[in-house]
Amino acid sequence: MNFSRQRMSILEYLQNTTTHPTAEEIYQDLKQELPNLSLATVYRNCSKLAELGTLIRLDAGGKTHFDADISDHQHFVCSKCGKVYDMFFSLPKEIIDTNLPDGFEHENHRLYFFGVCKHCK
Amino acid sequence: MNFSRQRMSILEYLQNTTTHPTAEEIYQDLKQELPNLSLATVYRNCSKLAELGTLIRLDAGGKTHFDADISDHQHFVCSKCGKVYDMFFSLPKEIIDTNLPDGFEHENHRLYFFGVCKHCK
DNA sequence: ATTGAAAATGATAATCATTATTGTTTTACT
DNA sequence: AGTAAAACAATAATGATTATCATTTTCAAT
Repeated sequence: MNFSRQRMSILEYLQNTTTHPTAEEIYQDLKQELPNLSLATVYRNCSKLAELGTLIRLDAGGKTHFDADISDHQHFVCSKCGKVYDMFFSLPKEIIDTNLPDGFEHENHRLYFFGVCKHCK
Repeated sequence: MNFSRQRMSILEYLQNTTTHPTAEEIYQDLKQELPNLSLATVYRNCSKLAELGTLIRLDAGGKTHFDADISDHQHFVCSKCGKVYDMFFSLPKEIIDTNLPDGFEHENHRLYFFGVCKHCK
């Protein structure tokens, strides 16, 4: 895999934010430093980086959000403003072990909390 | 809210399955007993029933799946075949209470496990 | 530094799931 | 039976994402 300027910028952008942007948001922001960036390039790179495990893909609401923090943590999605917040804790391993059906192979998981965030109340 | 034949059929269909079908799947199956059912009707009714809390909406992969079991349970999504399985356990309340940020209001949550199911291994 | 093959890009068309529109039909009451 | 609200079918429109394709960039080997 080659590391183009665009791919680097997208990755750096995600590593320097905690807002879990969508492809469109990444595109809008990066267009300022890379004026002829294409939205398709953002989608392509985010998908590729997610495949490689460099990014996490969050399918909480309608749109896909991307997160460069690949540590085991969870998310809160505000049903008013749509913002996605980090929640830094892990699901206890025993909960997984105890409840995983026989013969099923667990790779990872996503836990989404829904509700109203502090700022929307 | 009126209870049309279509709405009843959709709800009954979901109550008699554990496969968490998508709107398209519901539509394909019900077309046999309701030959001129419209896909839009399936979407409209599933959305309405989800609003009312009669159904649960599952946004795991790309498409939305519907589940008429509204008890607190979790889901396993097979990354090979895409099937969605039930996992009947609750997230311990203390995990929520302990980790919910101050000022945030928790309404509900969804926990998705990803991996390979028994049949795809 | 130059080259050449593989990878990536920008622009845009295409796809796919979902939602909106519109004119007609059902439903639930009176 | 009559009526207004709700729901319907058919289909167009939308919005997010993916595919296509001709051109450009990257990078390792010369």
